[in-house]
Amino acid sequence: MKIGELSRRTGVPARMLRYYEEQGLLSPERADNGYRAYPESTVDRVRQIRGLLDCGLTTEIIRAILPCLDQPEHIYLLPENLNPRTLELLHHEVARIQQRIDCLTRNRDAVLEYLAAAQSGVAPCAGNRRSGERPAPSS
Amino acid sequence: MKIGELSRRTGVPARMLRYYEEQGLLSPERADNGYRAYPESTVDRVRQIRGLLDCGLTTEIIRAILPCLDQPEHIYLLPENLNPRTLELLHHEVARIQQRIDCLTRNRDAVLEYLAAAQSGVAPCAGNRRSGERPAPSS
DNA sequence: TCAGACGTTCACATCAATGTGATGGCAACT
DNA sequence: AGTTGCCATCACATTGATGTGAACGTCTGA
Repeated sequence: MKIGELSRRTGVPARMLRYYEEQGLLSPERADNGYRAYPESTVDRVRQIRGLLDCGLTTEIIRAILPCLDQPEHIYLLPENLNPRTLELLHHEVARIQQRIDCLTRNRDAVLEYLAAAQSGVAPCAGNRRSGERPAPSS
Repeated sequence: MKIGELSRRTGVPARMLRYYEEQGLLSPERADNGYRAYPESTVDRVRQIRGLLDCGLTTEIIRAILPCLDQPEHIYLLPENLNPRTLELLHHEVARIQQRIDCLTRNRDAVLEYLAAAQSGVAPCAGNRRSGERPAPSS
């Protein structure tokens, strides 16, 4: 698949696909004429990348965790993905991802609570707010 | 509280506190000499902002959801926070936050699975991978 | 009163993720 | 052959969140 088709199928501008390659997130083969040649699986991989970017992860972090996510099974545990430094880094990233999840969850709930109150027409004033409920300390 | 103390107590550079103000996330009073004067509550508010920024939300989105999170209760449901456009926007933001949570959760689990396999020394090759398990379609 | 710490604004720099345009090669079709 | 469309690289612009420094006012303690 050439870059145009990949772009159409993923909705990601060709410019960005070249950028992801520059960042080490994609490694297409090259045809004789120099055109990039992507395998089918790249469609999923690009979606993966987009999802993570949209969550606020950087290309650097994504580069680190990609091997965990989309390698064909038989090269899952290549030695170079297994040294203690890398494992440490991945554990660390999992922790950071978890923090994001927690923060987002708290704030989602806070907004939902607000919306519920607004729609019920009942202002959540001091009187009907249970004591434990502080507005979602974020970090 | 002046900007220096707020900065020390939150760990956020004074430069950034001024920036958040420019973005409408903070609105300190001014003393006679022109110095910014923050109330105690700003410490929490700044932590809130930082948490959300670290989750990948923009100052624009944060500005939209802040009224839900940290207003003193008696001004919770001001009319200007209640028009249908705003409610719509908030519902939309909740949906987007949920998407992020889902994406991060899927990918966290995928990395964890990988780490578990790596540490047990068992490569998750085609044979021991249950059929439903695809590597976390992100978006 | 002077120094030094802290505050102000303004402006320019950086970094990552993108947009956009210039310039040119390759391919397919008329 | 010429046109059209896709591809290539290179380069500069932009946006959002930051860093950094200049130039200047304010407070405070020796």
